Amino acid sequence: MSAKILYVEDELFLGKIVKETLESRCFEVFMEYDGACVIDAFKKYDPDICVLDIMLPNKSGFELAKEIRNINQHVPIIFLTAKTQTEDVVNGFTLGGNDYIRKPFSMEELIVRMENLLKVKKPVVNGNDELYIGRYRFQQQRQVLEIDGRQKKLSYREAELLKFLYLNKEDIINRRELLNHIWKNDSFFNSRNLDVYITKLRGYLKDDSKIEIITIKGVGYRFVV
Amino acid sequence: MSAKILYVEDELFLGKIVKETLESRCFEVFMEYDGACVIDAFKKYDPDICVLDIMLPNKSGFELAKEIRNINQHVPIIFLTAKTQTEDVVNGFTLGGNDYIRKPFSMEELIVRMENLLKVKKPVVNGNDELYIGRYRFQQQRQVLEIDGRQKKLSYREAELLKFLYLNKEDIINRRELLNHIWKNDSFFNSRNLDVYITKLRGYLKDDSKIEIITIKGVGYRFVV
DNA sequence: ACTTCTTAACATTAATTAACCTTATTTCAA
DNA sequence: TTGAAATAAGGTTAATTAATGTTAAGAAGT
Repeated sequence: MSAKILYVEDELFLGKIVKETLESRCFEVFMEYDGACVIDAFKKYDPDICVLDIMLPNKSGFELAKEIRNINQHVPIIFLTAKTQTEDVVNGFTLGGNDYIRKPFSMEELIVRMENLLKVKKPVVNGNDELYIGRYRFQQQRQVLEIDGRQKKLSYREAELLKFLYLNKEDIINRRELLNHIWKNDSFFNSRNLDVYITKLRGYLKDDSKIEIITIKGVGYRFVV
Repeated sequence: MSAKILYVEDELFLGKIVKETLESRCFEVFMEYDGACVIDAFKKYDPDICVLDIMLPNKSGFELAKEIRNINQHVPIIFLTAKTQTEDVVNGFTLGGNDYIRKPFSMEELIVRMENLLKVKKPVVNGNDELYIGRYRFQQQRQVLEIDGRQKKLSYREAELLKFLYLNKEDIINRRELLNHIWKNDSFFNSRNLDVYITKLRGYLKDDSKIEIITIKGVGYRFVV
């Protein structure tokens, strides 16, 4: 599996155990102890899932979730907490969380809930190397896009962009999210860069009229097949 | 919302309360008391989500989940149980369950977890992507409005507005509500903006005289087809 | 030399704001 | 109670601004 996890926990001892257990199960764990630097860590590591303790110094897990959702709509978020109040659970989900686990929890339960969330997205890009996008065939490793026997070798960024669009097809994809995922930051120049790459992909994909990259001005794109 | 729920519970008293609460929140609840006839009920009601108690006479919730997954891969399944063993949770997810709630649970938590799963459910591909509005056909994902073979590609805001009007057709729709839904706030300028978009939509929709966007001055609009 | 990525310049389109016009509602004098 | 004037809400069209599309010219790395 080898998914990247951003794990934010201020109880050092607990954190260490959880981290080690997850690593022994082949997860790649990036741990933060303090709410303050989580957003930077998020941008840097671009995790596949976030596990947030709620009670943290400086910022609560809820605040973090809100900030993460500002730059990424899709990444699954799990809250961990000692609180048992229902309103907290409601709060967690309202803020765009995807699951909520009460402490003390068992590692097995955490893992199984993480895998449950990860598999929602993964099925397409994982496993087999080939993606069938409309009438096109795309070989992810070799970055080759193919239709009617004709082949086009894509560059790294072109390929990453195509994969990301396809992975989130039918959904609204924020420019922010896209920029942070592919360029690792969302500066103005990269933003214009993205426009250039979108044009390129549209060019490559124009032989199947069913495929469209729809612009949502001020927001992002929607990839439909 | 009005999602259809298949709820399987053998504790009659608890079941009654849960059913009533869900109904008061506008869910449509089909309840079964016994594992034996759940599959028939599933086929008959075609629910949007299943809530299964695990300890049931005749068949366990796990067995039911397995059988449901045989005929439907996507419908969300939530397990309810008094058991606290981790292995049960693992079991639940392994069998294709999507969430697992321990008894006693609060109704708020159940509802919020249900809503969470309902909204994930893929925004669909074909099928309900198309709206038939009078003589027009509207493809929601592609934002294409079509009549007599002629196509008009709508912008994001135009499309959102049309969808919202159609979704609430025959009803009075508050300007406020509309502004908050599409512009996320109801400032003065956005309010004038809405007027502009209404004019645009009226223009696009004028080829079917049955369709009208009726102004209710000081209140909002009513969309009739 | 070659490809990829970035930056720049100019073109296009969507979204917003402004200006002016029309219609409904209210107000107040006759 | 009626019915013009006043006012406010909305309609329409056009101008403006901001976002994105497109193409091509530089950088940068191999």
